[in-house]
Amino acid sequence: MNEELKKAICEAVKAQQEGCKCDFSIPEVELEHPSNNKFGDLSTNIAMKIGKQQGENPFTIAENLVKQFDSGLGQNDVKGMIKKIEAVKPGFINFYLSNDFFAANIKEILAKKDSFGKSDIGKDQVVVLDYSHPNIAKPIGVHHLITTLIGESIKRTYGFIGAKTIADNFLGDWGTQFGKTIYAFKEWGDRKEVEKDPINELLKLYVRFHEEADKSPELDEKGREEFKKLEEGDKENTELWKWMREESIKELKSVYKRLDVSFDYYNGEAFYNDKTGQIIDALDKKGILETGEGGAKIVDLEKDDLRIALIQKGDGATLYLTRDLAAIKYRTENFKPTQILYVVENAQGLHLAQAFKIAEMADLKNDTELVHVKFGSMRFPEGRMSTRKGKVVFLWDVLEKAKEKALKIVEEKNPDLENKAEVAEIVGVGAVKYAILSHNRVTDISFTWEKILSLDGNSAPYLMYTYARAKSILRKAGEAPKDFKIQSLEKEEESLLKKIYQFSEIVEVAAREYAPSHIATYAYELAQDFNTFYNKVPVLNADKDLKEFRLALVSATSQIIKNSMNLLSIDLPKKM
RNA sequence: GCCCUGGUAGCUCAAUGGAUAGAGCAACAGCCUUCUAAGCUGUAGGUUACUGGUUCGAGUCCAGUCCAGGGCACCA
Repeated sequence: MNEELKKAICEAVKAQQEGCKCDFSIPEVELEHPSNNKFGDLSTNIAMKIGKQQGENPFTIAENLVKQFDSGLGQNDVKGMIKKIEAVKPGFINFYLSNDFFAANIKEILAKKDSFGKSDIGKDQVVVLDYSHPNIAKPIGVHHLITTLIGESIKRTYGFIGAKTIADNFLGDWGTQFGKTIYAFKEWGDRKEVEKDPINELLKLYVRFHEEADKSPELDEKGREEFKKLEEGDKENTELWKWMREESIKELKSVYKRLDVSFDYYNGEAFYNDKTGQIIDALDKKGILETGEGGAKIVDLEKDDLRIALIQKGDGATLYLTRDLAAIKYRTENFKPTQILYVVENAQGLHLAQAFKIAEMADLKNDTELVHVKFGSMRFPEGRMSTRKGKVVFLWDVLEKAKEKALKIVEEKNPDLENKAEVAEIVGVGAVKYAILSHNRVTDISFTWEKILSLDGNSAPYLMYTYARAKSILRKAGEAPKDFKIQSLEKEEESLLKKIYQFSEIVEVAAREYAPSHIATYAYELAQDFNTFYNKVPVLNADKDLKEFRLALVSATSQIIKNSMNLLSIDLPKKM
């Protein structure tokens, strides 16, 4: 719709241009949805742009363009979709969509169902997504939800617009931390204890290591030594590491299953360990590798305001950055992506900027666009989370509590529901996911139990409830009629129609800005409009013609809520 | 010191440079003999941190100041 209208506006401007024989470049046509209904459904500021360029009164230009439209519109695709066009005060041109347009939109939704809103605007893109990337040998914390859920949602959204997506989980399965855990295990660990509850026991050891290291700093050196041995292929350490990794992945996969998140690859840091040598060679060949303090290998990026990047430690061990560079090279060569998206917290901005810069300097990335999709950190109101200090909330616990709380409410509100536990799982987990996904990605999230477990107001259960109400009407009505006519509209119906047709645009915006929160906000507004409609406008008791239209409207609304929630990977119960 | 993010109602947060800055929570007043009250309607709550600039138009862009969080060589 928007593209067609933009084209039509362009044509009108051209006609105008010829009419007055003036020569000016045509500015890009922008369309927006005015916040106030009295300014129509779509609005363009083109007349103000031209007015500025030509030094003419924008309102006059707008009026002329409207005349142009009234005479010339018939020739193109927009015919019938627009009910009214008007020029307004400073120079806006406002378009009012016709009931035929809305009706066609509803019919399309009912026909395409789950596929409605899909497009091919991303068909030329191959997008590698790097998200979740938890550390193994530690339980996954709530704060991992941000990267995990945003990544999953971006993946789904890009798939929806026709791009090829590759989800690659860059597990934190390599690095000095394993030296520390291995040291701690050898020193204080007990194999049988660990086998009973692997992740939690390993975490305890890791936390203890840091406690002891605070008292005797020489422990850090021990940790580094153990890691060095691991990197050199020491048999005992390799065996321990493999075991820790396996146990961790087992547990991780059960969390991902519960969250409905999936990956195409689990190429963790260890995967790139034998690929770091060629990176160091490549940097050396390019002449950008220098030797720094203590024999460490560095790349000096001071002139780009990116400090000094450490490529190899003084003892020869590699670093996260080196493995990240190896990953850029590997992914570029194997997946030939148009872009690699790193869903990584804000605090790693410098690290990634260094990686991107070096990849460019050393020709490791071809034409691939490297994007840091940054997000704010999750903090307690009183300060930051820290796994090593034991100041974390584990994700599994949050999901359990959410489910528990949801179950209590289900029992209270709807004691006759047959599958209460199942619904409670959907409601609880969905609420947690929505709390993260509806939040603007860039700003910090302050963690409170109250907020993450919130089940009313702007929350997933609100959307689920709305969906369940709509489904309930449809069940009672039997099959939804395929044909209907729109005669006059109640204002609640109008608001709904106007919200519904914007779905595809929102998907595009969410994809372009890597921001699932736009979809969440949109779905919430849609649900609000539906609930208002639900309370004021009878459906099942309406006269036949009206009833058919309203059923179609209810059906379309529930479909759009479902499609939105699919993109957020949030499940919906049919009853609650 | 340098660099990166933020600062919007009491709290938590929305708002593709656009017209009267919106929700939720909390508070108050209403609405269940009609399709699920996990809902709906209404009231109250704002100098968008501050100062200047660009623009027909700024919460949004630019500069400076203040505040908060983060980063800056052997962690990831």
